[in-house]
Amino acid sequence: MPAPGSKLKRTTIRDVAALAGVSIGTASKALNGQGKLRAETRDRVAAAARELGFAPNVLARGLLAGRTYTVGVITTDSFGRFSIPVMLGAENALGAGQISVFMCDTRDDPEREQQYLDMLLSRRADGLIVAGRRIEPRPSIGPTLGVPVVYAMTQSMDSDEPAILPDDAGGGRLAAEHLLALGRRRFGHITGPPRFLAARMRARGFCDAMAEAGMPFTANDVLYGEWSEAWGREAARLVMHTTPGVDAIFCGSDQIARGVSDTLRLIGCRVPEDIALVGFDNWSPMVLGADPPLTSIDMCLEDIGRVAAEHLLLAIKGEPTHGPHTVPCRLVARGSTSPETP
Amino acid sequence: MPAPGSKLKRTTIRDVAALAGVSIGTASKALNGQGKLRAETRDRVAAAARELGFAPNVLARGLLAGRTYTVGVITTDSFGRFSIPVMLGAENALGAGQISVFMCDTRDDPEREQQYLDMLLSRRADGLIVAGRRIEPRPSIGPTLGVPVVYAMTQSMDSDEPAILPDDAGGGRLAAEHLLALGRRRFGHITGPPRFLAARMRARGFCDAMAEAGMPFTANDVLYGEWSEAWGREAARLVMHTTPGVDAIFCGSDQIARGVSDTLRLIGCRVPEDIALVGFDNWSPMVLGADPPLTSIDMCLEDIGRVAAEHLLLAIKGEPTHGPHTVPCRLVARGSTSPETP
DNA sequence: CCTTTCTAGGAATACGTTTTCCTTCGTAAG
DNA sequence: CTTACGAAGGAAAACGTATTCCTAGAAAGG
Repeated sequence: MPAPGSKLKRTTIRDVAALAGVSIGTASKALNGQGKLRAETRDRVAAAARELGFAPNVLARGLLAGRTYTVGVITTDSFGRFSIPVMLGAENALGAGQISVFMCDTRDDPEREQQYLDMLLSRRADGLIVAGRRIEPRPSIGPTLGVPVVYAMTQSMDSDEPAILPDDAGGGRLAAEHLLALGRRRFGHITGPPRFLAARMRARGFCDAMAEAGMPFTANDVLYGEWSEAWGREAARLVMHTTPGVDAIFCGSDQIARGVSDTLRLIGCRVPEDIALVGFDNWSPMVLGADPPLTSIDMCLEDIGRVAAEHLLLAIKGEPTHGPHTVPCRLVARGSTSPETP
Repeated sequence: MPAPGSKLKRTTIRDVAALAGVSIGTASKALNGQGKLRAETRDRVAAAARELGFAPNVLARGLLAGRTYTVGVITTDSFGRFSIPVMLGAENALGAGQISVFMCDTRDDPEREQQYLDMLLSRRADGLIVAGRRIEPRPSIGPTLGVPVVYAMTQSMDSDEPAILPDDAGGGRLAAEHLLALGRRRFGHITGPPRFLAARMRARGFCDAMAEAGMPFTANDVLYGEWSEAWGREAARLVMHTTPGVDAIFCGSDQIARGVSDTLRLIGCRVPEDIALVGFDNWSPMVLGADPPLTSIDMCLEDIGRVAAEHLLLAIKGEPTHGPHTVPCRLVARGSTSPETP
């Protein structure tokens, strides 16, 4: 145990070379499997490295290679519910390639964003993932940055930059098809504010599937409101009033679905027997806490992060991709649509 | 815009020096305010740096200085609800000192943990914060690591290592004092499994405050169960049955409180008029989604992160701290205890 | 005019690697 | 016996910066 405050010297390749009785160049070759060396020499160096607990200094290596095996993940929403899984998916995919991730939380402050950008440039990050909580296009982060950038769960106003997005329309379609397959015939759709692209896309997918099935549900029947439980509680009463005989409700978020579920129980409506309920986000504490648990659409955020990482790795390799790219959603069935499933 | 795949050369201090017509050493001194230079020379160098958009290579600097201005935050719970705010608090405090943070998510896998440890050592991180979701002591991460470590929201079995923890007992006490100040007289406490230290501490703080106020609520009256809404729904009926006239319930988590709130509404009990309700965690989507919104105890997780960062900075400076250190909780009053507050 | 002192800035070294080029030695071919 | 060649490993350069030491010139004092 080193004394507190001591500048302890870590073991370098020089120590390893000395112990193995070879030059540093040879030691380097032995450890990296390069050059022409006798097997016995390689083993001797490897043994020395193990004995000393040698870990190569990544800074020195990066300085020479012009790469740091480091990327920044920059998010505008304090690593909230949406960017966390995206980030973890990315980190996982990058970690497999020995790439480490710098956390940057801008708190939606352009000044902080600029600061992080300078930092990442100073640290010579190999690339950059910009994560968001809304899929609306945002200002490009720095067109002439000189570093590859991939957007995830958001996109740049410069539509040529690569962006990985959830397939919101496909998600709405999945919900529709699931409810139709259950034999439901009178539908409601309660969702968030219409200014959100995601809300509009989900509604469009849902309506398209309805039209294809010959059901009389159109864009005019969509109830836009807030992303809150309170709105769900309120809108449920609205739907019951305007759509007699309704037997299925698709909600634009799990929180809305929770509110709807609450109201239905209060007015004595059974879920799923009388009304089947589908949420969106598959947000564990929400869907599992509900009674019955909610069937929900999962955007597979980790996949979005993983795909973003893959695109970034390609760009770093010099084969950049362009424009938006969607990742499919997945429906997770639970008690709110089928009594058997828990 | 560089051609795709081009190994673009960033501007170095050499370029700046050339443009300013000075040597590299002089340029360095000018930019860092060192050495003896004419003011005119400093200005000329600064102008050149600005013109070229020069950002010093932190790797090179770190290689020389033996410090990287980098720390790792390692968490066992996939940056869940608890470690995220801790991490953000730490990142904020560290970022002010120009220190960047590597994200490491071990997924509770010792092998992954070891891998991250090797990585951080290779990258010569200046220090390490270990964050958890339970305050139970965990195995020390590497006693002879040679790098300062601070635990946050968890602690090491080696009780000498510095750990920053929430004051769970104090939180329980806050809840009790709040309910007593409201004039409530018959109490219930519903919480998670007794194997959780946090559950026991919160209960202890609550009971202690009750005893001091001369109320007949003892450790035997605590209802231990699960950390789930379902348990809250179930336990609420239990309390109503075993404790006639109960007018206040303190819950060990917001999720439990949500369940309790649900049941009370179903059986026609008004919150807060008939029963005042206090949760724990102050988890926004839970407390704000409830009807009425929940009064809750906030562990101030960001403060925990900030304090952990401060301790780590001290340790890096060579003045390590020792043992556990608690951060006080805060009560946030809402509609579930006082009708006026929204 | 000569010597000392101070100032401004240049040259060189170090940090820890990787890689390129070079040297040495042994062996086989002519 | 001489030449060519392959194998094994050493020496040195390079990456970008900070710092220490040194030098050239100017100013000041005798």
